[in-house]
Amino acid sequence: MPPATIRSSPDRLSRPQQVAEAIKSWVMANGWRPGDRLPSETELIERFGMAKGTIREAIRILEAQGLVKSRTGPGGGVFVHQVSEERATALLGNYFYFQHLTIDDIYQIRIVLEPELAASLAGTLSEAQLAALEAVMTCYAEPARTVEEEREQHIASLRFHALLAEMSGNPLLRFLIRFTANMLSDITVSRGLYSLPNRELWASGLDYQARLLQALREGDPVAARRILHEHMKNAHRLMRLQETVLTQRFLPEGGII
Amino acid sequence: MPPATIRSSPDRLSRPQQVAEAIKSWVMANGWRPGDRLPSETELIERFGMAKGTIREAIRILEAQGLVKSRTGPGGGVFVHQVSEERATALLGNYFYFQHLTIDDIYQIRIVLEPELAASLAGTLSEAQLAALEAVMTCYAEPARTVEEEREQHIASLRFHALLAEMSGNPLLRFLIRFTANMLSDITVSRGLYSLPNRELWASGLDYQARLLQALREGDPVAARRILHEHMKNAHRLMRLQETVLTQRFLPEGGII
DNA sequence: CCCAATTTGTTCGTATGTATC
DNA sequence: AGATACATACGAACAAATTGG
Repeated sequence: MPPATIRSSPDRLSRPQQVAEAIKSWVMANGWRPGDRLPSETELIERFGMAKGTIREAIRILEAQGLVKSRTGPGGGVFVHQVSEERATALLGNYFYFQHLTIDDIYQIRIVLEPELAASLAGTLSEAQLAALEAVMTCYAEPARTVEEEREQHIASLRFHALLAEMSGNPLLRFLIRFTANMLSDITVSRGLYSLPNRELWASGLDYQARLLQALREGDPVAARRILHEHMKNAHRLMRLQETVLTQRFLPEGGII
Repeated sequence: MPPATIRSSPDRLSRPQQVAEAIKSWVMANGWRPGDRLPSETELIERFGMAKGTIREAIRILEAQGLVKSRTGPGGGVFVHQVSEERATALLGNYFYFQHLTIDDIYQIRIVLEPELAASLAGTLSEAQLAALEAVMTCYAEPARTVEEEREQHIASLRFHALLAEMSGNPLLRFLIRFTANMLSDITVSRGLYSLPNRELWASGLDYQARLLQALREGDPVAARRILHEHMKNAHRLMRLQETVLTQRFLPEGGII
């Protein structure tokens, strides 16, 4: 039951935007799932009575939102697509590009989310999952000797948190943990913060994660929460220290990205 | 320094997508701010050596992400635009449309974020801000007698939280609080949960918010955090109760949106 | 391997709408 | 009101990609 017509001009949406909205609500109303094929361009042209260019722009709008993907050739067409986490992260990142996020802002969130994640996972992980976490930890069993190693360890420690998040049954928590870690990574990389070898951060991080694993294995949510809370507070403190040192040395003024 | 050419075809991005990416990184590299004007369509056509349609699709992609807005007429053109919170909310909402978010998932986040917000605001609010919060509270000073009133109070109580979030200096916290409240609202509305008059939710909510205001005024972050934590736990409990009742009565199966 | 069919992708020319002066 | 400058929309043709014979 495709809509034959479109509201002419109640608001200030351009026609492609109207078409995109129409298609979107049409898909949602029919409960179409990822993989389902939308009508072909030609069909849409007939259905909406609009030019090819207009329809194509509408498709592009939906594609930019990550809601559809299109393929050429026979059996091709436009298909409903599940918005990927990467796409969602990028789109939300655009929003914060214009907001002046600070290290403090991000840690205020991490400092409550990460412990909550740890607590909710305590006692629920399989031995395979715990082993996977331990495997990541081996990446920074030794202190970094070069800037390159420091960088790799930084990435690995972020992967530890990402992996932990992956094990949560809560999609919202999963996304937020990974998103905040990503934002933090973007900021630190853009400011070159990770390039300062920080032995204390390495040592404390390793210790905290080892104790966390034990608490997770023993199924002690209270301990898991406390450990990750301390870990976050400490990481925050050390990063602020680095930030201060760095801004005092190099940067004329604070400024994100 | 506009890019004269574009990478021919390293990955599988369509040309409009490539152009959109090129324009985006070009804007970011030059540090252009909202309000700045991009080159006109004709200029972009010359610059990239592509047809009008291709350029237009690229602009649509950026527009869908909320990064630009275009106006017709003299002095018109395509302008850098700050991604609005509404747009960001909608785009992120698309992601969770495909994830099966439950009431529990959302409350697991709210139950840690809202208390954190309250604690960080304690003692920092002006008398005018406190008065604004009290003003919203008057909307549900009396128990609802009709379904319509129940609905209005539900909205008002969400506005209380949104207003509180607005007062935070942390853009990330602000967004997340409002986003989670929004998602919760979407789910409850789509399931008709708010339509069950719930006198206990009303009474406890009013009491909690009054005590919260007092703690905020007195600058007691510990009390503010504890109060909102209890409030969230209680709201969660009551909503789960409603959900159970409702699904047992009406719904054949669980299913979001 | 090539050829044909199908579907999206791209181009160009032209015309229309809209806001400013 | 008219001229100008800009985005917006249309239509027809052609190009590229993919699939199957």
